[in-house]
Amino acid sequence: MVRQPYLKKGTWSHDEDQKLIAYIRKYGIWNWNEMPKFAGLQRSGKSCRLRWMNYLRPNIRRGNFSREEEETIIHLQKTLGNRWSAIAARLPQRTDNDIKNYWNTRLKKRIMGEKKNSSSATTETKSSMEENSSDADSSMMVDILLDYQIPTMDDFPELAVYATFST
DNA sequence: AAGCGGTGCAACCGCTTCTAT
DNA sequence: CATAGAAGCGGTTGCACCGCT
Repeated sequence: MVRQPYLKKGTWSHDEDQKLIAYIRKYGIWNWNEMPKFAGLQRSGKSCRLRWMNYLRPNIRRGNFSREEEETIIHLQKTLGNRWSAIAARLPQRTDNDIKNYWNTRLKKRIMGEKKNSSSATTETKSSMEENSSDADSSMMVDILLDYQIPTMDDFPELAVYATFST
């Protein structure tokens, strides 16, 4: 039995963030399992990867989701299901974890509430709602989203320093 | 001011998929 | 083709924070 070295868990400190950023800037991403050792971090590769992908990576937008983003998430969740990474691929600068959290904590509740309301609503209200979100509209929306060109590093020249090791 | 409950988010866990040999 | 290791993914949990009483 090989004793596992002590691996820290829980919230990342500023110092750990800096170490990971500095290491990736210098050497890029080559092997998540080996990297933490060399970066001087007592973290699992998984933990480093998650931290980088969801928080430290450049081009990440955090906080308030716009109305458009909300609608996009709702539409895509409807058509793709809980495939958060696929949904995230259509929402530039948002991470799958962020989208998942946003869905679970806010949108799901809202959708549930709307469903309850619509099931008790008059048929008139229902039909007007259906006009607004017909299947045709939904599939058109999805087509548009699927055609969306995900920005590349070329779109962010000021971040060229990261270009050698993105994704 | 203190206690409490609800909320949101960061991070972990376990499983699946991908890739290299 | 089989296998092992790495990477990716989605569900879930734990905790910090905030507002209310």
